[in-house]
Amino acid sequence: MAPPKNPPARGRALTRSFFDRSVHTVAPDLIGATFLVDGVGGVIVEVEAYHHTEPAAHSYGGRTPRNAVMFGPAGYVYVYRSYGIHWCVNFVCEQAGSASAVLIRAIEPRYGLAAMRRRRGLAADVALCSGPGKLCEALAITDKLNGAALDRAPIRLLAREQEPDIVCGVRIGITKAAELPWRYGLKGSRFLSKPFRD
DNA sequence: AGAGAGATGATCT
DNA sequence: GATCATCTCTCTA
Repeated sequence: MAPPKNPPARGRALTRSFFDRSVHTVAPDLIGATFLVDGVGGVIVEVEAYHHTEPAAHSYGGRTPRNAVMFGPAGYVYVYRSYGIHWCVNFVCEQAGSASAVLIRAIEPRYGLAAMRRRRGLAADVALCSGPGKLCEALAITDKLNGAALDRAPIRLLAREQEPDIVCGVRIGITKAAELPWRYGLKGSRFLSKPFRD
């Protein structure tokens, strides 16, 4: 028997103007949105905000070849290599030059589950996209996607259709400015990279 | 459940 | 030469 087909992703596509706002507004607004690359992906359940005025941001020290996309206009993807092994994906926010971005940290897998399981070498759906490096592997995101527009193929980004319950906490996995409460998550989600502490 | 270590490479000092 | 917005494995409990 054939595996069940995924239902089509629904929702209004987010335009670039969605991202042309404060990173602290965009970050929580992304919780519940659907993020797909070549039709594979799911619902964003965890993000973190980064801004160049704060030392954990890659843009903190000014523009370099690596972070150049962060200094461009909002609505584009910034991809970087993490620990020499993983890729991590960000959405650039605010006006060009503000060098702020939202790190996508976890997704609830919904579309293209077979592809994600194959790429991750895993059967447990709960661990497919529960971390920034994991979700890039599951969605096949590499530096080839660096600078890609969020409103064009192969990316699809669909607005949430219901207002989610959002939790907030300190950012994790960083050593600088680790006390800033700029991590946002979908309350009660099983697909987070780590639970939120209250 | 939590701690520790190794993998692995671009970027920065 | 050290750092790093990570992941997976192994060890101890």
